[in-house]
Amino acid sequence: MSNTVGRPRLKQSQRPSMEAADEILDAAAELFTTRGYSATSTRRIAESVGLQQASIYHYFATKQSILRTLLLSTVETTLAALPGLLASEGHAAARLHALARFDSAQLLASTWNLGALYLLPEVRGSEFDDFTSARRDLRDAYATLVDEVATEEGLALSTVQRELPFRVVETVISIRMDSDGLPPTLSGEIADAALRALGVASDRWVAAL
Amino acid sequence: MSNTVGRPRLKQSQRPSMEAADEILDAAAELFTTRGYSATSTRRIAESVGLQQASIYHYFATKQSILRTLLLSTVETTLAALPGLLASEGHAAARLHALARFDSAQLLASTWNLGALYLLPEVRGSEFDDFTSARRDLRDAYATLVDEVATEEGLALSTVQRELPFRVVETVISIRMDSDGLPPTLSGEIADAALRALGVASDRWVAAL
DNA sequence: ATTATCTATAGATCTATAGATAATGC
DNA sequence: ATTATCTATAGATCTATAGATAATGC
Repeated sequence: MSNTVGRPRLKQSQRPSMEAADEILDAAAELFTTRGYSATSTRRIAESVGLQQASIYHYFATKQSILRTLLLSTVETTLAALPGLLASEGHAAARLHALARFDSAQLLASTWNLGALYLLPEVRGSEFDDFTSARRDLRDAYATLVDEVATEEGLALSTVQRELPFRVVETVISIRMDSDGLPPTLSGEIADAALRALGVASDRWVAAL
Repeated sequence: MSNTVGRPRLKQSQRPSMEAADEILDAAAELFTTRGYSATSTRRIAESVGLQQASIYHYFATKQSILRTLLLSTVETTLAALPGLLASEGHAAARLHALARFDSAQLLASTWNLGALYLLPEVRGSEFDDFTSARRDLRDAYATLVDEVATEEGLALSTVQRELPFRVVETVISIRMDSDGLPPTLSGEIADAALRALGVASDRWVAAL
């Protein structure tokens, strides 16, 4: 079979019109979110893209680095939008609502359910510390806003209640896991629910929309 | 080394005072919830119990059957309690609150965060269909109760809102994943939040406690 | 010379089976 | 005879590296 060696154009991409590295990321996103990280072999990813297993390593040094790239890409956008969202005028409730809305829209926007990557047990290992800390920053931003809301509204919140808005937004991940075909209004409803979890009435945020 | 073969009592259990099968389940529960299913080898489970890798197969035919056993054990209790919870008198809101409280208490009670097993991508495979359908039964019970509440309170709920109480209870899983040392009152607060997500005031359920 | 691909493979797993050994209980 | 354990191993992976080949761009 000496006539099938080495030509770049053998590939016959399954996911055309993308750079190879992006095709690999896209295939890995699908497989990692639906089958898991350890259960997905580099061979399976390559096959999905139309490459040989070893060719993956031209673009990524390790399998881990593929997952790391995907993880960081998901927090990037929201973390970049954060200063703007925190700076806005008016009620803290309106800012919290805006953050929850932006964040849940983000979780809904990706082709694959990338939020599900956060739930992969492998991600809790120290190899992904940079992602874990970026995500903790986001969680802290929620907590800070929640405290502002509590002060403004005169609420006494428990440790658990302080966590709830962030967790309610995360709910989008499991909702996506269990159903296909999502209502497009979801991010607004989730943001409402995130505030309702604190017992804050809607007239505190509707003005800001 | 012919003097170290075959004696039952070589084992030197790391988890004494349990039947071997239970020790295996306990070790697997810890490893599956913290490292994942595919990432956990039968060798690692055996080591954790103080057995040789192959000895696991005296108790479980396959690695999958270990996970299946764990999964079914988690829905069992709540599903058994369901008829009783649904039958009680009074407001539907009180029944929904009671279910949410029972369910979240269940998720909090286990030594290991067994709810995290639901989130393992491997569980979505058809090998675990019996578990998946048992869990859908639970989800349906929530949906039915939510509809009763909506009727009683005259609420018009969207598809997403109908899901929220169930999802808010699931929130316990990710809260447990991120923190050690949980407040014991959590299940009550979660149940409150599950109803608040629907916008139902507390005087609809406090009587039932 | 660099880039994108390929084939081949080393070395390290991993699951499950086969078959031996010893203790226990009839 | 049954139960609980062990050792050894088959066969199937899986990740990553080495080194070849061809196209592209200087």
